[in-house]
Amino acid sequence: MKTQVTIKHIATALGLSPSTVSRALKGHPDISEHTKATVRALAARWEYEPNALALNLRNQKSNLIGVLVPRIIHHFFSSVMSGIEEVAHAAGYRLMVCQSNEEYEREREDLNALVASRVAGILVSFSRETLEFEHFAKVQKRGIPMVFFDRICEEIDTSSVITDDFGGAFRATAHLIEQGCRRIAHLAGTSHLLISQNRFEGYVEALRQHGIPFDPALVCSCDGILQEEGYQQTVRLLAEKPDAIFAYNDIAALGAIRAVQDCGLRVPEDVAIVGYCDWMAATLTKPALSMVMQPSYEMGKVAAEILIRQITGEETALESRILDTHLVVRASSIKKAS
Amino acid sequence: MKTQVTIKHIATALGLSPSTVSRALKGHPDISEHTKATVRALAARWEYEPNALALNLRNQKSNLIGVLVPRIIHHFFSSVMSGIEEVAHAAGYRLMVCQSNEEYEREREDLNALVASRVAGILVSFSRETLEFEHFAKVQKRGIPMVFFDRICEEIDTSSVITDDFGGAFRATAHLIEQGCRRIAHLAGTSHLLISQNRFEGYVEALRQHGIPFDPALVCSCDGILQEEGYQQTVRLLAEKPDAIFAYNDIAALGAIRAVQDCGLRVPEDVAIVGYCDWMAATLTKPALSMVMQPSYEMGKVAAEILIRQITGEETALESRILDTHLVVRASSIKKAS
DNA sequence: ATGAAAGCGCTAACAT
DNA sequence: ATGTTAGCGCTTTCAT
Repeated sequence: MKTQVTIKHIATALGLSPSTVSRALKGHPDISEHTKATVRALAARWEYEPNALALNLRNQKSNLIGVLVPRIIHHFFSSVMSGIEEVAHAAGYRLMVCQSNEEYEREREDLNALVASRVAGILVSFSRETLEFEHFAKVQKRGIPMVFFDRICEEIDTSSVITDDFGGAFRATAHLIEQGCRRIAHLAGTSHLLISQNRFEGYVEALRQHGIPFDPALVCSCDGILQEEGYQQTVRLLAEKPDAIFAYNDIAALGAIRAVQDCGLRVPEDVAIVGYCDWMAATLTKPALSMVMQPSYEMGKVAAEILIRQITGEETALESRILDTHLVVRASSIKKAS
Repeated sequence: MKTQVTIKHIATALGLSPSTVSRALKGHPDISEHTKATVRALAARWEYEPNALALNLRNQKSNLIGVLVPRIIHHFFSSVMSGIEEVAHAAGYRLMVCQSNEEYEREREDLNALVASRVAGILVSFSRETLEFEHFAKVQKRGIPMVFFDRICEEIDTSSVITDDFGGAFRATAHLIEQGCRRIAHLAGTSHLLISQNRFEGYVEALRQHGIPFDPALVCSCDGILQEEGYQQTVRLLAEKPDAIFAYNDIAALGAIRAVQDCGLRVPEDVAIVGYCDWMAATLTKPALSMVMQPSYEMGKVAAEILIRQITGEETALESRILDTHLVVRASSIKKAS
């Protein structure tokens, strides 16, 4: 890297002091128009670019917002990030992005890196492996604003944005019941994640309200993140003769469709399926996948808005938002004309 | 944000000088074991976290790698980013991520922000609107290592990573010809992007080598990024009675499948389809989508490796890599048993 | 084995 | 209207 042009260089070249140059550059009223013009001209010619490092050091904070997600590659998280970037950009912040890879150790490491970089605030969706939240508590104690999204926990009190998991799961299940399904299986997520629990509970509650007994044999846990796992678990579940499957996320649902069809059964005639996602691809499967629509991009925007409000001090109390989900009914779950 | 613990605080508390604390913290051999232990103990207790801002300012560079993509939300780009993060993380770098939103102005803005943050290097896939590359040339003149991926251009000489677009398109088209198709349509991309051009040329060359006349009426440009556009264009193309469609990307291909089927035609019997992507969802469509497999995650890794080699000075010459693509044949393009 | 001093680039009191 | 000074947190010569 070549030597960068600094304010000092400009000052020396123009026979001015660094402070005058600094002021001229930002249009301070005290500086004469003539000086301003000269300084700006040279700055432009030399392609002077302010050093954010120095600026941030001086201001004791950076213009970076830290984003910590399990996996960038997951469509859900990249959608959220997209929403975050949109809002952050508009507010003059940039993103420092880390992925934990669903690993606890890496998450701690990444969190430290964000703190070391003195990010202005942090947006978090923690890893599947994370069972204790001391590292987050420490960040909070430092006074760094932090907002959890999607994956939240009860162990630590933070601002958060989630979707209405219970409600979404409830409506999905109720819908399947209305379609005449009685043996509704559930592909559940990692049990220690609150989102999985809430979705599971929404499922159970819908069964209860409709007087359908809950059968543990119809619930399978898909800890993983591979479609293959949803596929395998579905194959297993089919032994229990379900007439419907409610999957806790997109990947699992897609595995389920394939599995059902590969086993020679029809979707939705033999097994109706509803997923939980926000995915254009859901319209591409045959049959098209019914799903609880998760507003991921929206989630990113809301999370970033809350964070920025806390960074600017505009809001000091913790904020928790629950975004509405709605059920999108497509061919995969329609057994009767409504 | 509360006051952060600094080396100075620790020094004062321990009756030492800042330099001694600094050295103790990093295990300098001159420092006595006893002092090291004391310093480290207090640092740990006070949760001292080095200030990357100060460090970077001193070292004249940050540990950030800038990533500039058109849209984070696109699966292709988030896959690439995932690969980048993997390699960058292992080398001790973090990501500063910007999305241009396919806008030229925003790209310039973002590029400036990256320069201002003194990122150690930049990975770029430029926006669809970008027709001149002066802003990139300037960054290069500053001596900031830069690697272009996927979308490269001829106007400026940089390191780059692309896939073998010509070859991929050639093989896809040849495959369709081998399946007996003769009226092969092409959903092309924005014509000023080199990737689109190369894919188009691979398509044309395959036709030529097989003695099939090129028919301009069978080529449509999908400038956009919406499936809807691929859908609409396909509907139009169907008037020309094609027996196959080669789509320049995933989104367009998916739109094409839907369009063909909605028009009452069968895939692949009436119209065979091959896409260009790296997408798990391609296995979910009915029929499953044949495609030229683009190694996106791999692309991110390779691009990051090249960049880091240039950052560390291990390699000074520009490097250009062309990654192999291979054709994955699935049901959407099989007309005869092979 | 430890300390003092200077400087990375920038800005905001506080002069003048 | 402009300059001087000091300091953000850290490291690194150069002392001692």
